[in-house]
This record gives sequence, structure tokens and C-alpha cells, in this order.
Amino acid sequence: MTAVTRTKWLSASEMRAWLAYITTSSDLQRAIERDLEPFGLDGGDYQLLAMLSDAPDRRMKMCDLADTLRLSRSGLTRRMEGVMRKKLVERVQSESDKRVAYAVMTKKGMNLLTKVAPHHVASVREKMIDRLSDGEIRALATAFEKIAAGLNVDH
Amino acid sequence: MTAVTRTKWLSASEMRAWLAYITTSSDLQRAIERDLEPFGLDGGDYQLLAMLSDAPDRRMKMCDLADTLRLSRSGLTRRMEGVMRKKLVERVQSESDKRVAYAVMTKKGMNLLTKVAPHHVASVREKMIDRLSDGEIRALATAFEKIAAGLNVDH
DNA sequence: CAAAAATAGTTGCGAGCGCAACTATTACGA
DNA sequence: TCGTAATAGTTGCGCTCGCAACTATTTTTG
Repeated sequence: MTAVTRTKWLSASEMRAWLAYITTSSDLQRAIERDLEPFGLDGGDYQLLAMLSDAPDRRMKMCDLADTLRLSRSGLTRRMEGVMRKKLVERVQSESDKRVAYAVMTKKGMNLLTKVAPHHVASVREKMIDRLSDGEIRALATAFEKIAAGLNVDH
Repeated sequence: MTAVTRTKWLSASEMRAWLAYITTSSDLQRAIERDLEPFGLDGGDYQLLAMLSDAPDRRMKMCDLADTLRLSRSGLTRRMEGVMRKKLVERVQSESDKRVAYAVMTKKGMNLLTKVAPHHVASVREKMIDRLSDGEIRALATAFEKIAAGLNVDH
């Protein structure tokens, strides 16, 4: 962005896309999170469990987990309190580097995720994916990949 | 969603779209809000001012404002405290219906929005719009309009 | 190798927001 | 018309989360 910003307003088409995106994305997120509530999980818990389930040995360094979840270190500490209280995840101190701790998904956590995931996928389909054409899905993927590339979320 | 959910997983293409969307949208929102901070506004303040600036007489009933901003009543009450402290918005009691209060943008609020809006638009362009082709922008608009139609955000 | 810097994680604090409960006012139904 | 229901808004409370400050460990560097 230049020092003196020469304003180039959004065209009608651009405005339509921006407004549709900005208003709908928050509604969509709420709707999908609401479908998780019956299982005693919120969106943050689910994301955490999903990340761990994909990781080798179902464990991740707190540090890396915070980055992928877009949480601050302290934010992850607090969220871990919640899932640990529910016995879905354990905290394990590293032997090699005594600074680091691992978040490790428990059997109970894995069982819960296995139970919830199909409902979550169904929810994502119902609210979003199944409403879009193949072309729209491809366009969405490339569009957000381009946007992500431009954001260079540091490191 | 049926009672017994028959899981139909996401295809590779669908998963790509979903992941790109879900990870990027949160980064995008943060990036755009960060560009507002130098002006002493956060995303919520900007949205509030933008809605008021579009309304007749730059005023809206608290109630309607809360709905369009996707805030609870109490959430709006608290957010109003902030923008009122900054003298950007005033709270005006209605004469005809003594239950309702209007949020009215002040001259100062209007001046600030006029100053900030070009930077915000530039930010939205830089982070999102200008990175997309015309086709992608059209696809995004129709895609999110379809999604919104399926969410029927009650009221 | 000692001192400085980087890294991992936790804690205190404050901001934002939703829910439930409450007050005040208006609309409605018998 | 009176009583009930609906509507508008605020307040108390709790949750999530980021920032700044802090501790505890490496890692780097002169």
C-alpha cells in the first residue's frame, strides 16, 4: 500500500463478492460450530483434535500446534486446559529438550473425533460444499490459495 | 442431515477448497483488521461505522444494528460503549417508542470513516480482490450467495 | 566458556462477546 | 380493558484469547 493511497473503489462485481464473502463467512462458521455443540466440542476443540489426529503418533509440540491453529502461546495453554479436563488430550514433557511439551491425543480423544468427524463433514457438506458446483469449488480453492500466498503469514 | 449419518467424505478437490477456505479466511480477517489498527479502530468498530454510514440519516435502531452486525444485544451495548467514548457515535432515545434507542453516527465518526475507508478498501484489494481473476470474483460472489441462501440466518 | 539472545511455555490482566436474568415499554387476545 | 406476550435494551457472569511479563531451558557468539 503506497504512502498516499490513491483510492480505487470496488466495482459492482467486486463489491458483490466482498460483501457476500464477508457477511456469509461469519454466519457459516457459526452454523458449523453450532453443529458441533451436541458433542460437547466447540470449533477450537475440534480443530485441535483434527490437527493432532493427522500428526505422527497423534502428538505435536505445543509451539507448532499453536501456529497451525492460529493461536497465541497463551491461547493454546488455555485451550489445552479444556481438552485435558475432558481427558481428550494429554500434556507430555519432552526428554530431549526440557523446554518443550507435547500435546498428545488420548484414546478417548481419538474415539470422540472418530464419532464426531462424520457429522462434521456432513455439516460442512450441507452448509457449503453440496451447494456449490464443481467449477465453483475449484474456483474457491484456487482463489483462497492465491490469497493465502499473498498473506505470507510470517515465518 | 439424516438421523443416521451416512458419511460421504470430501473428495480431493472438495477438501482442497475447504482447507484453503478455512485456513485462509481467518488469516485474511486478521490481516485486514491489522491494517485498521493505526486508525484506532478494530474490525468491529469499522463494521459498525460502515453500517451506520449507509443508513438513512446515518442512524439505526440498536436492534437492527445488532442483527446486521451479527452481534447479540449485549454485544452491541458493549461495543457502543467503545465508539461512544470515542465520540464517533451517539445514543439517542426514540420519542415514539420509548423502548428503542438509535445509534447515530456523529460528524466526527463520519470524518473518521471517510478518512479510513480508502485505506480499508486498499487493504481489501491488496489482500484479496486484486489477487483474483474476474472469473474467480464472480464465482466467489455466487458461491457465497448460494451458501448464505442455505443458511437462512433466522430473524 | 561465559554472557547474551533465542526459544518454549505459563500466568496476570484486560478486551470482546454470548447467555440468562432483569427492567421497561408496547402489542395483542379474550 | 386487563392481563399476557412480545420487544428493546442493559447488566452480571463466564469463556476465549492476545499481550506483556516472567521462568526455564537451549543456542549462539565474542
